[in-house]
Amino acid sequence: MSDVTGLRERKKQRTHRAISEAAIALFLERGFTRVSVAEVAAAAEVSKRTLFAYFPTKEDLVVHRFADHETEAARVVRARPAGTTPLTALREHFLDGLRRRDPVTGLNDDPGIRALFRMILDTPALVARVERFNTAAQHALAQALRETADTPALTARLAAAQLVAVHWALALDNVERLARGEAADERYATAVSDAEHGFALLENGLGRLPTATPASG
Amino acid sequence: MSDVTGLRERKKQRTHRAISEAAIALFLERGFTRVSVAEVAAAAEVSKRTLFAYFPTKEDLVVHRFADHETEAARVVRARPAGTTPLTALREHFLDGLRRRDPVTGLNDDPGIRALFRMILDTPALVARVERFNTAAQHALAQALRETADTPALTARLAAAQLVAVHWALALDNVERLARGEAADERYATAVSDAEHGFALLENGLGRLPTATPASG
DNA sequence: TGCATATGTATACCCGGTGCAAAAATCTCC
DNA sequence: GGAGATTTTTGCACCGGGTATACATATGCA
Repeated sequence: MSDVTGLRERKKQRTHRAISEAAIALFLERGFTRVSVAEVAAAAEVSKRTLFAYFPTKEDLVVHRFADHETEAARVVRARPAGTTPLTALREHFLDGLRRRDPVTGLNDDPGIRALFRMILDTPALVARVERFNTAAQHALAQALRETADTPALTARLAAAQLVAVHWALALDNVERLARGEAADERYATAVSDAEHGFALLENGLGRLPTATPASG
Repeated sequence: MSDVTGLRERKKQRTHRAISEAAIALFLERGFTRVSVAEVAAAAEVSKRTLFAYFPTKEDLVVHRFADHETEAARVVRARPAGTTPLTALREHFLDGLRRRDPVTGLNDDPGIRALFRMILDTPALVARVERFNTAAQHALAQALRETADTPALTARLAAAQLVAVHWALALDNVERLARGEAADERYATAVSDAEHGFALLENGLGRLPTATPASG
C-alpha cells in the first residue's frame, strides 16, 4: 500500500492530502456550494488544473474518503466463512460496524465526522454522489453473489439491490438522528435493534408484515 | 388539468412542448452531451433564459416525461382495494404495466422510446437524474405505507427502499435487453416470470434462497 | 551531469446556470 | 378598443466547474 517509493510518489501523496484537507476545512467552514474549486486550489497552493488532476470532480474532494466502501459489501460476502449465508455475513458485519462506531454505519458522532455528514446531507450534489457509490456497490455485490453463492444473475441483482437499499436506509437513519444532536452511545441500542429489524425484513420478506386495510374501496 | 384557459396558458404549453421536442430530437440525433442548451434554445426559437424558465436543468429536458412516476407507487398503494396488501397491489400494477407495455416497466420497444432509453443508459448524468426520481418515489411510498397500512416509520422506510430498488432493477433489466435489440413481445413472458420472481423475493425474503458455500474458509 | 519523462502551471476557453433590467406580450377593466 | 397593471421573454454580463493547449519545472535514471 504505502510503499516508501520514490520522492515523486511521496510528493503526490502529500499534494493529494493537502488538497483534500484544504477542501474539507473550507467546505465545513463556509459550506460546499459557497466555496469554489479555485479557492480550494489557492488554499492548497496548487493550480486549479492540478487539483483536477487529483480529483475528477468537486464532489470527489469530499467523498473520495468513502471510495473503499464501494466494494466493501462484495468483499464481506467473498470473505465469509464456509457455511455462512451472504445475508448473515452482511448482517454481522453491519452489527460489528455499529459496535466499532464505523462511520459507514452512520453511528459516529466524532465532531468532524458529524459535521461532514451533516454537510453531505445538506448538499444534494453530494447526496447524489454518494448514491452513485451505492449503485457501484450494488454491482460489485451482485457479482460476488453470482460467483460465491451460485446465485442466478437476476436473483443476484435483485438481492444486491435490496441489500444495498436496506444498508443505506439504516445508515441514513443513524446519520439523520446524530445530525439532530443525538449521541452515538445513546443511539446505539436502538441502532442495533433497527438493524436487526432491517435484516430480518430482508430474510423473512415483507409478506408476514401485519397490514392494515386502507380506509375504503 | 388541461383547462382551456387564456391565450397565455396555451402559449406556455406550446412553448414547453416546442422546447422539449427540439431537445429530444437534437439529443437523439447527436447525443445528450454533444448538444448544448444554447443549441436547443435556438432550435426551439427561444432564448436560453426562457428555456431555463421552463426546465430547471438540462437533464430535465429529457426526464420531465417521467415526473409523474415519482408518485406512482405511492398512488397505487393508496388506491388499493380493501383487503389487498401494498405488496400485492404493486405487483399487480407492475404486471399490468408489462401487459400494457408501459414504458415505466422498460418493456416498450417503440423506436422512439427505445432510442430514448438507450440514450439515458448511455449518459451518466441522466441515469443519476432518474435515480433521484427513485429516491423521491421511495419517500412518497414510505409515507403512503405509514398512512394507509399503519406501518411504523422505520419499517415503512425499509420496505419502500426494497420495493423501489426491486422495481427499478426489474425495469432496468428489461430496458437493457430491449436496448440490445430484443423485441418486447418476445421478451414479455420472461419479463413476467422475472417480475414474479422479484416480488416473490420481496414477499418471502432472501432467507429461503438456496445458498452455496464459498470455496473455502 | 544530462537527458527522458512525469508533474505542474498559465491562459484562454466551453458550457450550464443565474441576476438584472429593459422590452414585449397578455390580461383586465373601463 | 385602449390604458395601465401584470406576466413573460429577452439580451447581456456574469459565476463556477471543467478542459485543451502549450510551456515550464521537477524527478528518475544512467
